Amino acid sequence: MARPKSEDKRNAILDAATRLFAERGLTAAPTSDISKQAGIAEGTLFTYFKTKNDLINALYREIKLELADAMMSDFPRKKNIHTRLRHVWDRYVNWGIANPKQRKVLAQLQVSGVLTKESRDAGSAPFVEFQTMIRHAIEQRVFRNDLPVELISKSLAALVEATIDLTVSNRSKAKQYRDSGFQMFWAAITK
Amino acid sequence: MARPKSEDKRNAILDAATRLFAERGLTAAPTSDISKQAGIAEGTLFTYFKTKNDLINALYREIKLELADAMMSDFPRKKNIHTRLRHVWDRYVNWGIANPKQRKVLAQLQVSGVLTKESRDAGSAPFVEFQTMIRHAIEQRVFRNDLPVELISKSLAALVEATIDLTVSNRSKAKQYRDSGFQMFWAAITK
DNA sequence: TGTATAATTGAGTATGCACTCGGTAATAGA
DNA sequence: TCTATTACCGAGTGCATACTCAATTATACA
Repeated sequence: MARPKSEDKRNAILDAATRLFAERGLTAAPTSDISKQAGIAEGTLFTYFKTKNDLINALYREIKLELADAMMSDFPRKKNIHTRLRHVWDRYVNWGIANPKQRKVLAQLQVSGVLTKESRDAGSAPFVEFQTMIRHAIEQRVFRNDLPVELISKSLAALVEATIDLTVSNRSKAKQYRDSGFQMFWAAITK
Repeated sequence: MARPKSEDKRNAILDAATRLFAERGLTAAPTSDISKQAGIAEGTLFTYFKTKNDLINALYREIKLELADAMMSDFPRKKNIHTRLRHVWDRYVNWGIANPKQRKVLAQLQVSGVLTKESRDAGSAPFVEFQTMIRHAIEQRVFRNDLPVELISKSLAALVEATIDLTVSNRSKAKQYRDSGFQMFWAAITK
């Protein structure tokens, strides 16, 4: 029996933080501005997140979850590995193009040193199915069997990021970049 | 006729900044601490760099220059493209492993939004010879000719970074990762 | 409808930090 | 050696900002 917290307000805070972090950077975006953008009083922000650091860590998890959802929804579990990888590839690229702010914030968070180990772990949890898929593919000799799993998944992420960067600076070639990028990736990992 | 600035002090400031930025992040490293680490008074820092932002931009150029030096020294201009690329690859990977702090700082700077356009341009200037090499290779049909130059150079950087990350977390497999990484890259770009 | 509980507010506080400035020390050139 | 110039010093200043708190408001439940 009390007054409940509002999911809407929480989301408004996270949205405002995303916008401001993307535009100005983590530390140049004060909590006063975030609150203002979110349409709440500054004090209220601290009932939803104990500290600014908590807010940052929560935002990280949220964005990673969104990305995982985008990548894995409608995942064609029954199709062959090439189709499944291509699905993940396309979804990832499209998400990056459609969510430049989230992507920018993520890039900042990953190198900023403010994330707790718990957040990092929570952030990678939604991607276990993807990791498993790669492990199986290696065992079934679809891929070159001398490549470490981590190198493959890191390479996918690295090549996707390169592809998105390029696409953002030249939207008209989106399709070409997405195709070429995947072909490069596929050539890199198969025999 | 006056007292000259000391190159040593300037370097001491840049070194101290590198260490502190890598350990704590750009904004969590106050100028007071940087000065202390550099063995000078705080005021002196501001005779070498007008603002903290100037210091950050100067540091960015410095590190990029170091990296370019490492990559392009002893560059085998007369050898074939495979050998030249492999040279660049190995040098880049080795530099990253040997200079984790510089690498971490670079990663932060590139996404932080504090770099001026001039600094970005100055930072990429030392790499023109590398870009030219790739352009030539495409024209000579050594690579798949449907790949944009930028995708190739970005992919190299992306795969090197992935390779370094892995190596840092498992030093004993350094050689294997470096070889596998390059093989992936080569397979990705050639027909 | 009444009440206990918790959300909400925003002015206030304490801290930290980039940068300044008046005084001092060093050095290049005369 | 003298002097003009500039590096060097570090206490001080003003501003920005994360977080608090006392007063107020909303709401779940009896």
